[in-house]
Amino acid sequence: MQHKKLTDYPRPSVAVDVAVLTIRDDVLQVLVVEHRLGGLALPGTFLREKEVLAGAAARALREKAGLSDVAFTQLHVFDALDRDERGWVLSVGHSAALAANRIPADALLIPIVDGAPAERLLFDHNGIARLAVEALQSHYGRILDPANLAGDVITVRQLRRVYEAVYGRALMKDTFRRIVTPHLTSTGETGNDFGRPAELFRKTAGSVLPPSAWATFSAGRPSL
Amino acid sequence: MQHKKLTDYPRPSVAVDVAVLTIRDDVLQVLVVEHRLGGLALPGTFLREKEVLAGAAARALREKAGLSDVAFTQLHVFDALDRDERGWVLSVGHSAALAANRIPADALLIPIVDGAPAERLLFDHNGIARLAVEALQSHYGRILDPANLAGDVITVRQLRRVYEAVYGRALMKDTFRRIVTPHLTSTGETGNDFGRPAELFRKTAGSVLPPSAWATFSAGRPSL
DNA sequence: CAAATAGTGTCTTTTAGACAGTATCGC
DNA sequence: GCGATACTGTCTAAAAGACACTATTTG
Repeated sequence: MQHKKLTDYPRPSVAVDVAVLTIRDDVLQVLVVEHRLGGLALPGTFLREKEVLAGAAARALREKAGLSDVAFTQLHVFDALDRDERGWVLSVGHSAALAANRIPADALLIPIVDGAPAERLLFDHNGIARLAVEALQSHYGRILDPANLAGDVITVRQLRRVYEAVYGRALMKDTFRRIVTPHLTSTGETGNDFGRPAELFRKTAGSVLPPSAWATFSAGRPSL
Repeated sequence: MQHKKLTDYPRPSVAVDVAVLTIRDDVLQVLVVEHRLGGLALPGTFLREKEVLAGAAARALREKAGLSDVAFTQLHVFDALDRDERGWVLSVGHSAALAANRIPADALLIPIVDGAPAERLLFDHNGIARLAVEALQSHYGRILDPANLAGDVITVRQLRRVYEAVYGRALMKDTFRRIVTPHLTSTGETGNDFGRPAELFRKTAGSVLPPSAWATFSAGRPSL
């Protein structure tokens, strides 16, 4: 073969960074770690020999944040030549979402305000976190609580609070209930935060919401 | 610093592949090229020293398909270890959309059927093309003909045909007109294909469609 | 004239949005 | 009882879907 061999091509280092989103105090938050260069950053690592991106992402979360068994979505490759002063590094941004009870108590969480982290992170990690929030909103608009942020047995109110945190805006009580109830099955039990006890439901696994649901949740914001 | 240097990490080859979509004969099509390994593939190339992904994508289109001045969107990284038998290669899939008159006459086009190419492509390129179609649909649901597939001066019918090609389904005449007309300005002229001449319009640049528009266009298909 | 398409009007159905009213708890 | 929340029902307004009717061209 008269073509170059693969090894003749220059090859960049490839990093993986993961924006782990969760809900604490009814607010969407992103998990960050102290970076050895000083400052806050998303947990990340370099890709190892013949390692798959999802593997590297899982390893980064295990080593840097003490998390395991996390599901990811790949978001975007950040490839600015000057994004890392140490050299030519591509970073593949990932997104994950976990219920608060799966996050270690000592983890650093930065609140999401207006779709972006409230603090400055290193590198282009603010951008990765923003994309992660958009991806989460998009996912939640199509499937009912796909990351199970609300938990298994819930009231409609609890579920709505999760959606309000994800979309960063108040949702209407009645409309939300109408959208959601067809995908819930009552357990017969009732639970209670305050006031009249609410019916407890279990979500129908992987419920697909109508296309209008996303429009309703993100109304007033034609962007994304 | 007691850490490894960047060059100590193993590094994969990085390829870039681009799914160029266009509309020919009222059907969405994807541009492919003959691959030297035999078979059809998306135009692609390997990333060069300190080259940016968009640069490599532009170069691939120029060298392999004779296209220039094309706007891309990055889609996804394909990282299966066995996706290229020549070695460890990550491929960053990209998407672009161009009006038919910007595509060379001798280009190979494969029709898109049910959101995927009608023929088998090499590697995981069918998957890249599928993602490209989804991205195009999503983009067209938010902005009015953002890739200008319809052309500058158009009738409502021509614009609808473009949308029907993008979504692969018939759209309703009246509803489509209602969604679209607020974002069109009449040129005063009329043109005609057949029958009564239609009013010619110019699109308001970068018109943002209401969130419900996407729901309407993709009705009946809650997936994506 | 017929055939074909453009454009307008309107009716129905659906549904988001809003609100009122009743129910059931803790205190 | 009071405060708070859960649920149900209903009204309105807006928008999608559907259809009819008129208008204007080609052949």
